[in-house]
Order: sequence, then C-alpha cells, then structure tokens
Amino acid sequence: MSDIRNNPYLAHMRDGDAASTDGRKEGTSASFNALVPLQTTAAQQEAVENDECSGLTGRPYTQKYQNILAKRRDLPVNKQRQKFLDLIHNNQFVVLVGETGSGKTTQIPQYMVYDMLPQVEGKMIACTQPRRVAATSVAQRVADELDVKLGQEVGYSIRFEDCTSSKTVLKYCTDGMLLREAMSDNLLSRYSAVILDEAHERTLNTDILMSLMKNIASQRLDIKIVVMSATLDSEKFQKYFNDAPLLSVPGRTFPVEIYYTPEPERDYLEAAIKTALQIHAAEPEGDILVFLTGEEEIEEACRLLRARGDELIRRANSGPLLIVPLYSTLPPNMQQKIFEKAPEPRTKGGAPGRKIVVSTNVAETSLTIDGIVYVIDPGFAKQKVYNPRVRVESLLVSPISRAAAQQRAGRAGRTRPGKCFRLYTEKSFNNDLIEQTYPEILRSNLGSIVLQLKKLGINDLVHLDLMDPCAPEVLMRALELLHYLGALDDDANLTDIGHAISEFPIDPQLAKMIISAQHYGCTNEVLSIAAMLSVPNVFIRPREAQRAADMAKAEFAHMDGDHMSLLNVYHAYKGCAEPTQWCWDNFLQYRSLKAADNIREQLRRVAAKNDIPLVSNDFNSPDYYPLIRKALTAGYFMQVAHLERNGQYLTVKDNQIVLLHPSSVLERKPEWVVYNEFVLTKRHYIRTVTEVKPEWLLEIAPQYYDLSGFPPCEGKRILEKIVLKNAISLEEQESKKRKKEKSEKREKKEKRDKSEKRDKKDKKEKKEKRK
DNA sequence: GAGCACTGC
Repeated sequence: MSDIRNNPYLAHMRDGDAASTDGRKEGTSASFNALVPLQTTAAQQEAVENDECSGLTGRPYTQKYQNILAKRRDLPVNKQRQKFLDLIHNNQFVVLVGETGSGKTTQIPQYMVYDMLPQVEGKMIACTQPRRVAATSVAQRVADELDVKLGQEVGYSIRFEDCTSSKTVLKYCTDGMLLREAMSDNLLSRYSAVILDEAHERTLNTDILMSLMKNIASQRLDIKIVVMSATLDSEKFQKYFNDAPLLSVPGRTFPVEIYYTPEPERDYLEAAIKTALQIHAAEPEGDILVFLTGEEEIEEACRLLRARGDELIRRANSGPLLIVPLYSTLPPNMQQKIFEKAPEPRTKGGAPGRKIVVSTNVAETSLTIDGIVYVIDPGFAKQKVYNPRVRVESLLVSPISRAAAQQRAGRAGRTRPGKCFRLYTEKSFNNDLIEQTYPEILRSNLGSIVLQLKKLGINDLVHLDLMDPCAPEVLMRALELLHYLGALDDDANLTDIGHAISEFPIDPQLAKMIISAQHYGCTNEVLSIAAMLSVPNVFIRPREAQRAADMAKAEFAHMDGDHMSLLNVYHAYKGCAEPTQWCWDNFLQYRSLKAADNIREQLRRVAAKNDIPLVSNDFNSPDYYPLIRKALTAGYFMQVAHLERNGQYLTVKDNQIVLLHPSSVLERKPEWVVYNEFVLTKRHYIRTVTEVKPEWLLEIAPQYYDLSGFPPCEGKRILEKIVLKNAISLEEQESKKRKKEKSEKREKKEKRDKSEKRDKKDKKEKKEKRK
C-alpha cells in the first residue's frame, strides 16, 4: 500500500491542524501518521470537501463549488457514505442499487477517488455508462462539483472524443470504450477501480464488461469493482459477483399512480389516442407522454391527435394542444420541439394548454423530458431478436417487461406526482409480462463480440462466465462466421487476419472487406463504403415528397448496385460546397453523412496503424469498379443470392426465397448478387445489393464454397460447372506444365551431358598435354 | 414496390 503521507487531500490537513474542526481532527490524528492503508471515513472525506483549497488542484474553492456542495450533501447517497466506504474497504465487489435521483452516478466515483487516491500510483478510476451523452454530461457535472476543468482531473472518453489528460483521476466513459481499452491492456492495469453504472440495462457491452471485470478481479486483488443498478433485481447481480454485499439507496422521485384498463384493448393505437384526449379534457395541467413502437405509428397517431384535438377544442372549449413526435431518426431541429413549453390558454383564465409527446422507447432511457405528468403505456416496443438458424437479426413488436413498464411509469414522476395509464389489465401485467427484458446478449448475433473476447484473451467461450449464458447455437454461428472469414484457425485461435479485423470498430465482414481491399488496390473506396454501411440510412423519403426523393436518389444510382451508389453519394457529399443545404436539396440525411465521414476517418487511422496501404485504382480503368466489387465479395461471400430461372432469388447455402428490396437502385435482376442485410418483414428482402460474378466466389472464398455441403439448386449446379471447368483447365495447365517441365529436364540433361563430355574431353586433352 | 426500437466501438 502507498504511503498515506502522499495523500494530496490529507497533506494540507497536517499543516492546518490548529484550525481543524472535529471532523478534520479525526482525519488527522491516528490514520495517516501511522501509515495505515488508504482508507478514509465519511467524516474525513467531508472535512476535505469543507476545506478552503482543493486537494486536487491546490487552488481555493470557488463560490460555485460551495453552492453545489450544499446540494450534494443533501443527496440520499451521501447519508450512506460511511456504509459504502465500509463495504468497499472489506470487499472487492460491491453492488449498489439506487433509483433515479439518488446521486449515485455523480457521488460514488468521487467517494472512491477520495478513498483510493489512484493518482498516487498514477492510476485512475473509471465509471462506465451505456450512452455517450450520459458519459459527457455526467463528467461535466462532476468536474463542476470538484471545481476542476473538464478534461483535467475529471474527464471523459467516448468514440471520436478523448477528453482526458495526464492529470485525469476520474474518467467517465462508455462501456464500449473501456472494452476497447481492455483489448490492448487485458488487465486494465491503468485503473485502480471500475464502476459499472446502469448495469440493469444489460446492454451487450455491459454484460461482456461484467464478465471481464470478474475475470480481472480474480487476477488483480488490488482492483475494486462497484456495480450500480436502478432496479431491485439486485440478488442476481450479488450472486454473480461472488455474493457481493448490497447497498440500497433510496431515490428521489414523486409518487406515480398506476391505472389499468378493466378489459384488454384490441387496438392499442386507438386506445392511446382516446386516453390522451380524455386526459386533456378531464385532468389538471401537465404534459402527456405516449409510448408507441415506431416512426410510422407515431406519425399516424400525431395526425389523428391533431385532428381530433381540434374538434375537442371546438366542441368542449378545451385548452390548445401541442403535439410532438419523437424518435431517433427525427432530424435534430424537430427533436428540439419536445422541449418547447405547452401552449398558453387561448384566453386569459381559459383552459390551460397541454403538450403531448408521442415517442418510441428513446424516451424510456435516453431522453428526459421535463414537465411530464401523465404517461400512457400501451405495453409494446420494437425489440431486436436474433434467429441463429437463418442468421438473421430482425425487429419485432413485442410486449415489454414489467421492469420496462415500471421505468415508463417513472417518467411521470420526475417533477411532481403523476399518473400512468397502462392500456392493459392488471392481471395481464402480473401474469403475461416477463419480469425483465431479455438481455441483449440473448438477442444478438455475436460475431463481433466473440472476436473481441478472443482478443481479450478469453479462449474458452463455452465456459465463459456470463450473467446469462448465450445459446450454444449462437456461439457456433459466430465461430463459424469468423472461421470462414479467416479470423480464426481450425483450433479457433485468432489468426493474423483476425487480429487485424478486431482492430476495426465495425462488423467483422466490413473489416475483412477493408483488409482484403489492399489486394485489389482500392482501400480508399472500400473505406468509404464501409463507413456508409455503418451509419443509419442516408436516404430520406418523406411521405409528401416520395417521387421527388426517388428522383434525387436516382441521380446517385450506379448500374452495378447499391454499394457503388453509396460510394457515389459519399463522393458527391465530399465534393459539395454547403453540406447541409446540399443534403436538404438531395433528400439526404446530413447527420448520417457527417457520421459516415467521421467513421471513415477513424477507419482510415486504424488501417494506417495496421500497415494497410491507402490506395485507389485508375478511375478510368475498366477494372475500377469490378475490383471494388471483388473486395466487397471478400467480406460478404456468405451473403449471396442467385436468380433462379423462375425469376426468384434464392440465398446460396440457405435456399431462402428473397426479394430485392424496393429501395434498391438495381432495375434489372443480376444473376448473382451480394447483399448487406436480410430484412425480415411481411416478406423476406435483401437490402443494399450489388452484382458479383460466380467465379469470384470460388476464387475468393474456396473454403466456404466447398459445394458438397450445399443444398441442391440452380446456383449450386452453376458453381459446380465452374469448378469443373476450372479443374479441367487446371488439369490442362498442369499437363502443359508437366510437358514443359519434362522437355526442360530433357534439355537440361542434354546440356549437362554435353558439358560433361566437354569436361572429359578437356581433362583428357590436359592429361595428354602434361604427358 | 417498402420500412426504420435503441445504443455502442
């Protein structure tokens, strides 16, 4: 343990003993003079906070600091500070449950800093968040609380942005970011403690990180782990972390009354609209939040609400309504509308106006709207599901869990007591809804995750200690994919290609595409395509201007297919003078294109770091596009469809009937295509499609196109013919080669014989001369 | 001739 005299917080207290309060004396006396381990009490910590100068910077505290300090002392978590410190002193893991408003996210990391003084050993404390905005905004708040400049002693680290310095002691970061760091520093040796926040959300990254921390903790007895969650499902966390102790901190929210429908609702959209209007007509002032499942449904609900709201206002003299849709793909300026105030009464003293926000799940966790008093919860959400049999991820409207329903209801009690109207029966809530939403790890394709785990040095995936183990078939699919990509060898160990792929923060297929592009001389172009495939759809198609949008899109169409069209869009975007206006004029999503540009730059850096040359072919060469398509094939040879003679596309190897997605720029139907996505809706579609040649498949991925395992279909027969033809020509080549070799041998032999004869002759002559 | 919950590296 370190010398406590190095403690920058406590150091100044030695000098100022005379002026000490009791609390400070408690801190000064026995503990640090006796060189005890770095363990503080709540009183010591508070004394340090009460001091005139900051222990971190040595500067006097500002008035702003003092004002915030008063509020911090009032947080529920502060009353449990001593209890928390006792637990963390005596345990490697602590589970902390704290509801909204407990102050856990801002305070616990600070308590840890005071207690562990990571800077003494040149280390840091990390606190992870599932979302970027949370990481940045909380870091800013804590920097203010500690009276330091953001990016100095307190910082954050998210994709595209590292706001830390050599002085940083406390770092907020996304959980994905910490995972990336662990890939190059398997034991996270730069950290003396890791705090995992919002663990109840059970995102893919949080689950992997929990497993990783458990593993690291068994090898590093000096590291402390705090797992923070908002739900009461704490037993599962405690059990998982070797029966860790639990600390519960009450939240600070207002009570929310729950109402259920007496009978099940047949049409939840209709019921939601009716309920909203009833609230408007009968309930006191306060805004309404309605949860629906997707963009189309939300826009439809807004239309109906506006129409019927107008009628209500006319007939019943109700207050004016502001109806706002909210979903993530909504342009930012439209998203800002949710923060507008409810409209004023039409006449002085008239019925108050009201705001109704109709939102997807984005309002459940990611965005907080002030002033919401009423929540309407139909009980559904779109959720990701993964079907390993057909290797397809899709979105399905499904009932939410009880935990999610609780979370939604909580949105009504942020500023004052509220009400939540559940559009299902109480019986249904208790009997039909599952307790918790299935964690993401059980609903995802794990290709990328398995590769990351390998890179993290975790080889035994079957015995991987996860809170919810994933299905063996999902693991098999992931290993299979990585093996075919050449990322894993026959013993499932990382290959050189695998190491390279894992460096890229994108799907393994995309990374393989980039790595392969160097052999086709087109890394520049393929980087652009990979970036465009990693962002949300760039094409906008408003209902009221569909034809204009389609025409704008046609300008970018490339006859080889959608990938090349994306490349056209990217090039045009890079070449335009005023990006925002240009995007607007061309029905393109500026946000997506900007993101693509950002990602491309990141990918370019990773490529450069891995010695992948950044090259392009001559644009005027006839091979310019075919070579790009070959690189595409090197990543996506597992996603190929063949046009059968009956006019239907069949996926190769799975023999699924699929249709070209109507958004495709391909007007004809090429015989062989690679596709980026399999979309499962009413029908099976392949989306983002480009023409390829069957010869390429056999040439680029012979290990995958071992046709003996393929189900019979036209595509297979054609590939077999090519294999045969290749074999024949190979045989011909071989025999030619053999003939050539034979004749060469003969010639050589003749030469040799001749020279030998000559030598003999020479020797003979020499001999005779000597004689 | 159609859809796109939400995050994240």
